Amino acid sequence: MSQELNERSRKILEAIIEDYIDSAEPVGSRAVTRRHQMGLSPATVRNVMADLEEMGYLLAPHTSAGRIPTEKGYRFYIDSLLRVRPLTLTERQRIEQHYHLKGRRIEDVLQEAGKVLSSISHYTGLVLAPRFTSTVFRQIEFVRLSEGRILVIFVSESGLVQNKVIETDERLAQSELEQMTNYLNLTLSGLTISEVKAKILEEMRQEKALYDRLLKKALEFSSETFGEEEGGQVYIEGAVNILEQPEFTDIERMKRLFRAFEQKSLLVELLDAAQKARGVQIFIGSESEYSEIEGCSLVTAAYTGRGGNVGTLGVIGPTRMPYNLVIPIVDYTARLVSKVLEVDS
Amino acid sequence: MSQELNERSRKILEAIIEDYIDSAEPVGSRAVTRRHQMGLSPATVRNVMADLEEMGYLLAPHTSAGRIPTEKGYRFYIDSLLRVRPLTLTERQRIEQHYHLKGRRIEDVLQEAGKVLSSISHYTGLVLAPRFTSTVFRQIEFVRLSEGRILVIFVSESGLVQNKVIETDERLAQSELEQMTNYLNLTLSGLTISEVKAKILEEMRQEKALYDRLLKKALEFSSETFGEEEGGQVYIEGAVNILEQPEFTDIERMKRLFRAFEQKSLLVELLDAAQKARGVQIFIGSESEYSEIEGCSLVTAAYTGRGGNVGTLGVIGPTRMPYNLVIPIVDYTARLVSKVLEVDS
DNA sequence: CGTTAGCACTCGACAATATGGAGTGCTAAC
DNA sequence: GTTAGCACTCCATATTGTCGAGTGCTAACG
Repeated sequence: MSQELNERSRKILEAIIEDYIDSAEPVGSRAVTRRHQMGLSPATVRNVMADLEEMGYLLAPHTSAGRIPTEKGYRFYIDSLLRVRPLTLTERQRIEQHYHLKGRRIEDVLQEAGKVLSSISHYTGLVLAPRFTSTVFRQIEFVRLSEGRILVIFVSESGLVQNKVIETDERLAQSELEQMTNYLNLTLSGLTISEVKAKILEEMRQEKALYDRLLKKALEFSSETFGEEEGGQVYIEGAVNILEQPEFTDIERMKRLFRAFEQKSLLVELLDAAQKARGVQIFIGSESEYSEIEGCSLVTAAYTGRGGNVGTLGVIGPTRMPYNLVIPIVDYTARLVSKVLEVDS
Repeated sequence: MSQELNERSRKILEAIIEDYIDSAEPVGSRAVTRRHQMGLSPATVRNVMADLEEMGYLLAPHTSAGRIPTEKGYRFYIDSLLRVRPLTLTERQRIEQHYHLKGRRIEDVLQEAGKVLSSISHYTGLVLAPRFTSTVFRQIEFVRLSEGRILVIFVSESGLVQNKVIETDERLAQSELEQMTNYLNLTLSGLTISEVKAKILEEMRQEKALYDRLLKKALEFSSETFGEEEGGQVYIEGAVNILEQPEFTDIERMKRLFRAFEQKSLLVELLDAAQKARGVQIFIGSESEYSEIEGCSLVTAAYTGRGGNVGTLGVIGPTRMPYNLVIPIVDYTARLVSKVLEVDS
């Protein structure tokens, strides 16, 4: 049964999937022969289609409708049939022009990337910001906010700024804070956050009977600052775009998806998983056990900073998606963002 | 024609509006007499309803349906009929419990406020963050990112952190940056941003033939930093909540609203306008000429910081909204946020 | 033996039609 | 001024019929 597909079946499967991507409607045998003249009669195509259905690549919504691809069908299409179309010059330019602005903060670059992805693909753009822990320490500042509340500002090598409020009983003058700042900046500069954590722990252990109150406090503070794992920040841009797709006339489905957007954690997980890989990756809806994004696909690519892959960006849309267009868009954007980040740091 | 409404008409109008808020369906004369026994027959109520329709408070979607309130009806209801129900103790506690966490950044407090607003009201929570310009300067820091790119970090009195990248041809050592920092922190501390701007301009003019290169550079930088008006940051929480409302089964309408959410500028405008007022304000949909939020209402209240009203928060939902519940929620949240911010600073 | 024409059949989409119920406005009586 | 009664309107819903697209099967064909 599950033998290889011969050339003809593959051609027909490809035709059906591409027609379906275009039209969002079940594709009949007739339509296949008409739009892609391949010297076959509808009847023959029907036979092949029946086989493809048997093998699980296609699915008929009801007896007398055409066929639509199953996820297995899409998967096969993506892995074996798809030929991506390289971007034209104007397309590349259209993407590029958004990155020429000077003096951009990283956050702005990432958000802009999301917007561009969404506006060019007509789906929803996703960008997972670099993990706090994967960045390199550059500078720390303490600002006394009020009695017992101190604002910690932390700048990474690449210019990401994080801040956090910590509380303390101790009364510290601004000048004392400055001393602490100097000490920490000297000690920690150039380390990754993971290394920073380790270093702090080590210092704290080593100097158990800490003679210097300020030093002790400084270590405590930074321990508190770097202790918690930040849940990755994710930019979701153009969420409404996706609603233009006919699959989202189903309101319930739409709500599920938007709940997932609002919660973010699911997307973070998916994007995080995709970060390890090289090149463009494609998740198909329920391959990922999350019912919220049923019927959707993610096309993602990691972008690089100083320390290899630091974040992920991509597009989410219906599984019925022109992958041959979206893939190069995502790919190119990832390269572009990588370039911008690398130049910056 | 447009004479005063007598007691009876007002009672009936109130009953209709409240029933409609409950049911989201046109209210008939029968229903009014049944649910609020007021010693009148349906026929009499019908007569009154006809009058109310004539006067523009009600509207019949079609010949043989009940009546629904017009915007004029809602407006009258809100201004003259509504009695808000004070929050119960448990409700207050339910709101409060989200603000007990220590060591919160302002951004977190505001976002949390939005979430609470949305989850308690079942609509969408909105919070307009304090305007950059309305905050008080506390501290500035420069961090050299790379050749010619400098990260400026600015902390307001209340602990808001903003950052920005500026570019320069000049090569500046970190030590020089520190000098600049000291100078600016000394000069500008305690001023509002508007005052900071003025001050910088003045200094620049006064010391036209600036002897000190660094000082000049410092002023230039801060001028660049504070020059641009930041578009107010707005938190939109629980946008999906609003979709549970029956008025948003209309997909087109929903899309319009979500586009407005995505764009934010419209909301910023509305919230900004509401910031001047004291107490709870209510905008009714098309009173505001923006078709995107047609059929929606905003219930807002300004919250205060050090300098009077610094931001606005509220709820957006369908005009058919239980104002008597939502108003105290918004009111109480605004007070709470104000308290948190004032304590902090 | 693979391919194709022909045909009966299935099913959804859509329009036309009927039915019921909720609610109204009007009129006449109280 | 209030109310019962009644004819009327209109929507919502279900029912039915029709049309077209598409299928699977079978038999014929090269």
